[in-house]
Amino acid sequence: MKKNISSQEKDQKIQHITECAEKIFYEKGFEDTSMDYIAMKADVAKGTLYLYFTSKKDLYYAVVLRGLKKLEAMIVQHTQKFKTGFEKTYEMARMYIEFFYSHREYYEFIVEYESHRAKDAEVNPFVRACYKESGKLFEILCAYITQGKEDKSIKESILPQKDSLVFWIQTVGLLQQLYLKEKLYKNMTDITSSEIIERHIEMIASFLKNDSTGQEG
Amino acid sequence: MKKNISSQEKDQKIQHITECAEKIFYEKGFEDTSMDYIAMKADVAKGTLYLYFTSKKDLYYAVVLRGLKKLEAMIVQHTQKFKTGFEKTYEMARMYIEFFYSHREYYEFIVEYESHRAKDAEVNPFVRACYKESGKLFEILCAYITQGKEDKSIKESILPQKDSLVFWIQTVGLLQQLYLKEKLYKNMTDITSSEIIERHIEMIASFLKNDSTGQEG
Amino acid sequence: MKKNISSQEKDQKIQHITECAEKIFYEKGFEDTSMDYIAMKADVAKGTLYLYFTSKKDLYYAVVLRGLKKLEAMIVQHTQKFKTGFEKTYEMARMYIEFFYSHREYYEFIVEYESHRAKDAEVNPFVRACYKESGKLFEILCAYITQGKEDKSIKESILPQKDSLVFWIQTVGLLQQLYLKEKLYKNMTDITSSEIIERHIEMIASFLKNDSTGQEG
Amino acid sequence: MKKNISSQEKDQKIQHITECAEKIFYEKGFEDTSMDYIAMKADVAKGTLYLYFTSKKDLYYAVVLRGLKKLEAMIVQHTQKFKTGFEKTYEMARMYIEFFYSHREYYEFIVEYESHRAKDAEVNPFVRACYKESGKLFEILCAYITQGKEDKSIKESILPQKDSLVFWIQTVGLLQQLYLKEKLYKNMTDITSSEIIERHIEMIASFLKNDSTGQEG
DNA sequence: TATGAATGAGTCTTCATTCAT
DNA sequence: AATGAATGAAGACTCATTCAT
Repeated sequence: MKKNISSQEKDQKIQHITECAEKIFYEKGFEDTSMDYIAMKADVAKGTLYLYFTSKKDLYYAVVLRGLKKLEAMIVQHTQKFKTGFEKTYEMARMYIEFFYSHREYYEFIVEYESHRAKDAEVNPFVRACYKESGKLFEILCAYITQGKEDKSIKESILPQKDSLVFWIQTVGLLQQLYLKEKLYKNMTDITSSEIIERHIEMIASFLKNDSTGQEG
Repeated sequence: MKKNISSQEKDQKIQHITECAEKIFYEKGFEDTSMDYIAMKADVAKGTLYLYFTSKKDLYYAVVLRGLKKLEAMIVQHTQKFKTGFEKTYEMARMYIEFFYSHREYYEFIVEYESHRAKDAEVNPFVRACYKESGKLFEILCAYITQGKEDKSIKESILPQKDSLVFWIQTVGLLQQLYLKEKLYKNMTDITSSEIIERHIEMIASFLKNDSTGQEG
Repeated sequence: MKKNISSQEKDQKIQHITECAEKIFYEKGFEDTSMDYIAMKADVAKGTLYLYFTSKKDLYYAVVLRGLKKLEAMIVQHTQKFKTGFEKTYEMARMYIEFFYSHREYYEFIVEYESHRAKDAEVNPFVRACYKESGKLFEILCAYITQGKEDKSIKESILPQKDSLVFWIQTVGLLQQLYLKEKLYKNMTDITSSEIIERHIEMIASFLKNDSTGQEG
Repeated sequence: MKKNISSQEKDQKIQHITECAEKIFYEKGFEDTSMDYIAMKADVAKGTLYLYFTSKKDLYYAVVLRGLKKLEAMIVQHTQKFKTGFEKTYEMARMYIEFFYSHREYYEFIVEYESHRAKDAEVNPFVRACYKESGKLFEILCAYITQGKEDKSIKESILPQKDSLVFWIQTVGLLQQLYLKEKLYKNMTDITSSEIIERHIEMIASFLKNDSTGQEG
């Protein structure tokens, strides 16, 4: 009868480390975070880190993946309360943004990890998982818009594939900007982040929404 | 009136170093660039670098600032060829995007330096100058939109301050996303960056453009 | 009389571990072999290794000892087929060399463990056993030469103690050299290891052999 | 007028570090020597080590090379005092052995560095230089034996290439054995290293020497 | 007996910064 | 003003050994 720490215990340990690492990476970014510090904060020896993660990058991507999964869960759960494609699309955007406010720490990763792109993408399983996760999110959005056209809540002229991608990128980019340059934008005007986001959503909604619903019927 | 290396000579030296550093930072990014290497490429001693820049970051921000200034020059020069506020606004967006394609190296900085934001912002004069430079650009956009409302090329309902900020951020964010996540987006669909940008500009234009020009007057 | 893992079972375990370790040490050398890897390959827990061996070095010397014992067995078995002291001596040399070709892995140890010499010699029982084992081998050689003088197959002028030691050391050294510096020697000339060994044996044989057997008496 | 520490000063520094490293490598061997310790003993910062040597191995091979060069110098200088090929050959062997006694520290390297062979051989300039240096030594020996055959001081039957290689390897191997296993051999008999060496040289000399000199003329 | 998770000292290496010249 | 040798703190990662179970 081996000692074999139960898979459960092991998962707890992994989660514990990931959580600690998350906070630190969030505060300091990848480069300015040392394995020593993570170990200290997680209250384990440095070697233990390497027991569960093969490298610093590995641990980092594990954290990113965790954020993406939480995001997906939130979105899926929330949007299923709504009916029309327009509503679902609209709520998904809201949700994504909501996530930005309530989990800024994940957003940090989602933003930053991209700079480690390319090279790692092919080899690291965590990176691959991250890409896959992002893909899922996009497919959901795309599906909602398609549905919206079918149920007439979204304009006929909208191109689901292309426009969902444009909205997606605009929104991600906008949030990233607000996140990164809060300070800069504060210096420019006295308009708040919330106002900017609202206006952004308004623009998208007005572009999507089918106002002539039922008229022709 | 002896050796007194003329202020001119000094400026030349600074410019020379900045140019060399720029190329290297572009290729390798901040973390992967060493002062040793910059010194070697600039053909000066490492100590000389510290004669003109107080730290590696200082030199980095000097490079960023240089990029921003070039960008501003390009935009100002180009937009003055156009008349209406709408055209100027539209061309400014085009110009910004054009810059993205023709000077990816500066864009790299504009994107990357943001990650060092905050902490340095208050203290480093170069960072302050960068912020100021960005502010200028925004003010130009804002002025164009205002002008557009006056000359009726832009809708009455547009809010110059707020909407220019939204467009600005959307555009910067979109480009940043395309830059950082090219690979990711390529995996998602087969729509090209150009197509995304075009659609983005279309959306903004359609939101801004006053189609009822003069009609009701 | 309960669990009492029989001494036999214990010995089997020790042997199993030693065998596994042997292969690995051979392939990778002492420094590049980790206890983790040995444990994995032996299919036991790392802790188990320390149950039977007090340290990595201990395990290493156990492996060396094993090699020496095999060598001794081979030599003893082979030489008893021959009669005269000269033949026995000659065959012992041949055997030692044969061992070198057919069990390079043991040779590796015999060579390498020497570098850890001295320090460990006094304390480690395995090291002591190794020394003792080597002593046995030498005594056998010495006895053969003595016998050779008695049976007139070996020259009268040979000094059994001293010359057996010289031959012994020459041969061990020669093989070690060939083993370590194959590459180097290959660069120097195009003479093969076999040729060198043959010539070496010829020299020794010519030095030992009594050609005037009984003739002049 | 640059500061440019004169090439001389630089060489002194390199020599100083090499000397310190030599002692330590000698005492502890490659693996058990740390760059930290070398730096401490050399009274420089660790970084300084890397200013002059690209890696630990590099420094190590630099030390080995130094030993080989000293050895060559000693041999060349000494043997030129002698006339016949036999004498030169004989004195070269003596000299090599003498070196063994007076510079045991170099011998350690000459012996040990072989274990790092192969892999580094192609890339590291120091390793290449070591190989080259060893080659020189062998060629000298070979030339002496050839000369000996010409001047009739060495037997006609000797094969310069092959036999010089055999002697060379025997001698190197013998010394290595004495060096490594002093302790072991001391346990076996009470014959001293000197006696063993003397007998070894006797054997070689008797094999080489042409006793029938001039007889037939 | 056997396990294997945990440890943490120790390794090589890098590089921004300083300072004597 | 310019140099570049010297520094040493900091980094990621390894692995023999221990010990609670």
